[in-house]
Amino acid sequence: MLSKKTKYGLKALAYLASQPDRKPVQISEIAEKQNISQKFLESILLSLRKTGFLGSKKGKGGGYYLLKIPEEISMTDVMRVLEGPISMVPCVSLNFYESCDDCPDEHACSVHKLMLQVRDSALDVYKNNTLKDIIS
Amino acid sequence: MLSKKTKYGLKALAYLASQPDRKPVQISEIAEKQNISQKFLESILLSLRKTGFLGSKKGKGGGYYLLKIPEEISMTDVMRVLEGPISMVPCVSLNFYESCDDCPDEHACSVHKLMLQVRDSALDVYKNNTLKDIIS
DNA sequence: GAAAACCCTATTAAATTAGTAGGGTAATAA
DNA sequence: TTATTACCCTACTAATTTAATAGGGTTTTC
Repeated sequence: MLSKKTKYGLKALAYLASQPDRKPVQISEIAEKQNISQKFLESILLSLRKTGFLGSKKGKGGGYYLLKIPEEISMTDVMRVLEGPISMVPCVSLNFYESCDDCPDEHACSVHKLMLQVRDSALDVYKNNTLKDIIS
Repeated sequence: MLSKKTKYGLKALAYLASQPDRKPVQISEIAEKQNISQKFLESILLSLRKTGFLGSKKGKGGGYYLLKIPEEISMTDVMRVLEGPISMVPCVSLNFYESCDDCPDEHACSVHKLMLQVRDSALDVYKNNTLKDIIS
């Protein structure tokens, strides 16, 4: 399941991407328009800022804004930051690899074999989608 | 993340599929060979029996066995029974559909758009893999 | 008729999620 | 410079899910 954090983060990014200009947008506006708890959204936007997706401006007229243009923001990166591993099991993860302690031989494991394909197909989708692609 | 239930269920199915014959295999044997808690595995196998994947035989010489041949057991069906929805959000689920209460228009939703593709690509993988395909 | 093996219910510890509460700090415009 | 706006940060918590564990049946089959 996709966490609400990821869902809200994606929606916020999409909202920012569909702004006519690149002026800062207030948290309260995004929260209201996208039906997201403001405080929760605050923490999500903060993490998107710390990971280099968003910039922020304080004071009156401040808010959050995209640091890059939508077509340069890959879903792969966004998903990894918001949701974490793309793989469904750590033993097939590229960025969050961990071996299974119950599995003597990874390459003989049928779960491994299946999940490797699932990871690759998901990765394919994420790689082929930028923020631009998913806004209407 | 894949739940342990699904992981263990898949491993158990694969173990049964790689038996030389179709004789019942005891829970204790599967649990030991695959490093799974026996009691936990018991409940998993039970649900696989109730959903028509496995048959069981009681008494001495009893155990669990596949009801179909491995090449006729689709990963799509197995995943739906063990893990539940294949989609990462209910609003793109074929078998477990639910609308989002925060989303005024599903078709304008960027999360929806992305997750639809992810679902289709995962489904593609599951449809192209039977139990036979994932055993070595 | 006893052992083997499946079947069933209830409980629980740990982890994660999705927030809530509440306050602090910095920057901007007037 | 001062009031306001808006970001920033910490801590806590209720609810849910997961991954078992415990313990006791019941049914077959040899």
